Amino acid sequence: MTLKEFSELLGLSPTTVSRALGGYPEVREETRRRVLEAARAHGYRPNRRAAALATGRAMAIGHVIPTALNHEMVNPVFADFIAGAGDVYARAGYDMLLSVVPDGDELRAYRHMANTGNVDGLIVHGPRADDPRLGLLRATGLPFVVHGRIPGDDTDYSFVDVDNRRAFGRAADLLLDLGHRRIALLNGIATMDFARRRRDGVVGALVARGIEADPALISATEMTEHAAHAATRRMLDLADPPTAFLASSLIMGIGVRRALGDRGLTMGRDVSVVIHDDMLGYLTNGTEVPIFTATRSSVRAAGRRCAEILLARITGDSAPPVQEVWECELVLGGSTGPALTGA
Amino acid sequence: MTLKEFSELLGLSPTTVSRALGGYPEVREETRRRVLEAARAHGYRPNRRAAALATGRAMAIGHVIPTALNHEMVNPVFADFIAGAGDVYARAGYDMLLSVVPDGDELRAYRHMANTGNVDGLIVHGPRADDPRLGLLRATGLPFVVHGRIPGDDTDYSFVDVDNRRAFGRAADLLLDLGHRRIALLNGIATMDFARRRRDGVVGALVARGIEADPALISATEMTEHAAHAATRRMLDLADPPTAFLASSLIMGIGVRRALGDRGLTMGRDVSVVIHDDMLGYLTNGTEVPIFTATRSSVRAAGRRCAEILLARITGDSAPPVQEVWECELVLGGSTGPALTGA
DNA sequence: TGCGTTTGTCAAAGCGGTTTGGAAAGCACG
DNA sequence: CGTGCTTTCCAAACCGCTTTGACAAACGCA
Repeated sequence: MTLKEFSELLGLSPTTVSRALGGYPEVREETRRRVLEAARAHGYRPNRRAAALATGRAMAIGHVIPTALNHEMVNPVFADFIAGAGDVYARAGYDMLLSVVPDGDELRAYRHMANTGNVDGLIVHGPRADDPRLGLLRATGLPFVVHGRIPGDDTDYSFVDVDNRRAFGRAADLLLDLGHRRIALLNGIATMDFARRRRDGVVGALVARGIEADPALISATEMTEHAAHAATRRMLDLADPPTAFLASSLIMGIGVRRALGDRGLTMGRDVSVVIHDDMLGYLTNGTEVPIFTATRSSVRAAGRRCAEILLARITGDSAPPVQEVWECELVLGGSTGPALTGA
Repeated sequence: MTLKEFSELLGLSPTTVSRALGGYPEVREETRRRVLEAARAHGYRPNRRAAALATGRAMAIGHVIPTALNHEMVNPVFADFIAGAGDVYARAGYDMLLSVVPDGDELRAYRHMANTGNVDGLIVHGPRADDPRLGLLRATGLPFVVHGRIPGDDTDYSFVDVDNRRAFGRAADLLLDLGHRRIALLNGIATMDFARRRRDGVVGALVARGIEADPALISATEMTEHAAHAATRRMLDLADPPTAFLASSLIMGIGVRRALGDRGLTMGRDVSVVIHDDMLGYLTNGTEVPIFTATRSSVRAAGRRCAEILLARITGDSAPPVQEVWECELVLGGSTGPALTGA
């Protein structure tokens, strides 16, 4: 059913019908009611593509989500982030365009979205050191919001990030207060901005107490259960093994727990573990009592907020960029305890 | 840069340029080369919206992913499924349109996609008993492929499913062969088609050996770590607790393992556990030796296959529906062992 | 050389909406 | 009754591309 057909059906011109549906003031209230009713009755909905072409607005937001080149891994937090953002889009009548591409093709995907004009804005995921995407997007003029931050460039773009440095600094402080001195960090891949900040936070906390960070106790891997398990085993085999672990995600924490179990060690008694909890819907860190002591911040909420900011930038007039750094909560669970002095 | 501008730049008509780019045979080879080169040099890309409007093809596939009404949960397997499908789309030049909606608004989302014509086809996720979506989609005439099956209706639509019934039947058989008689099933929500089939598989295997399925040993919940943990604890508290658990996902298996740990029980020795492994990228079930004994089938591969079938149906002429039921692998890991007769 | 066929290119008509610039109708006023 | 304002609606242009039908140029053949 096209607008033309539909308007003929009503005995009105396409113009009037379009205006009635669009909420413009130039139509009589009664006419509008009649049109709206008929639209509902006949199931008429304007064709998005045509409307997009005519208005220049695509009514869609693009997300480019990279899959690691080798193991085809999709970061599990994307699912929750996207759920949050998608909810906001849906309410505002926007669609979400997803592009899943291998790491190397990312730029091409962004360029594609920018050129073909089927999105009004973009969310940038997983910023890295020397991220080339920012320059590209600035050049296109397309509005965008970054989830995270570009290292060394906090100037003129919008972002939502958690205070990773502070969160991991606090987590390390907690472990230090409990008497731990050999503290391991199971981090994400080193080039990722959040991983760098987390590392800085931990190293900073250690240094503040006059403890030198031991490179052997810092691993930077994919954030999988398996990688965490392997790293934990390796570190436990050291001559002077760590008494505490900081894991960059709940999934990594599970890997740590499994490795401890392999060795007959009990988490929270023999070895302490602190994780960062993204509050994923399907992997909650306990209900009343947290399983893991954790720094936490909802990635779904971040998705929602990024979407809001982006939509505001698209529709609103050129406001200054919005930059939010969220503080993490620090929750105490059963996975931490005082360092065993005898060990 | 529009086609008109671009063609003026070249001193050709829009028609010729369009044809040169589109690969039509009516242009001289030399002209085509010149056009392609200029397009690359000036970064010209046809506007998708306009092309879509003109051709009637949207060059996009829609996915509606529901979030549970209460706890806002996004099924983690979506991420991997979408990664697989997205890869196929990208290669074929299709975009992926995602709609994240609350369970109740699902139908509206499908109708929306069908009416506004910004997708050429749809993937249906998580079919349930009496699923109303099938009827709706049939009515719209939009091509679609179901991931899973609609209960009691295997007639005229395309789907890709794993043989859930057989997989869980085999898993139960394995446990029975090991001497287990009290076998628990931690299943997904009862209305989901896959959950029903899995249940049937387990119950069937038990009945075949003259064992009555104990309703107390079957739980049907969200497939979260937490739900599995809670259900396991509850069952372990029974007067006659299970000696083996069948869990519907790796994440649930982790919940079982944690509950066993709480009780000081060792998985594979005191209690056996078999899971279904979707082979998610970030949650591998061990590397060489599987952690859990598992039935397994890659959900990413399923995503890929669904996408292929859908694209074939969209572009190709009306072929008969493609219906694939995949056999699961059964891999033996460290989580299963003979039933302790003394217990 | 003349005529029918390709071959390469183009003008113009859509695709299904939105939006601009009027026009007709209705009303008040002198 | 003519004039000036609103209000309500409409015709037509436009968004950027694809595609049909036509046309000039080049070609083959008698």
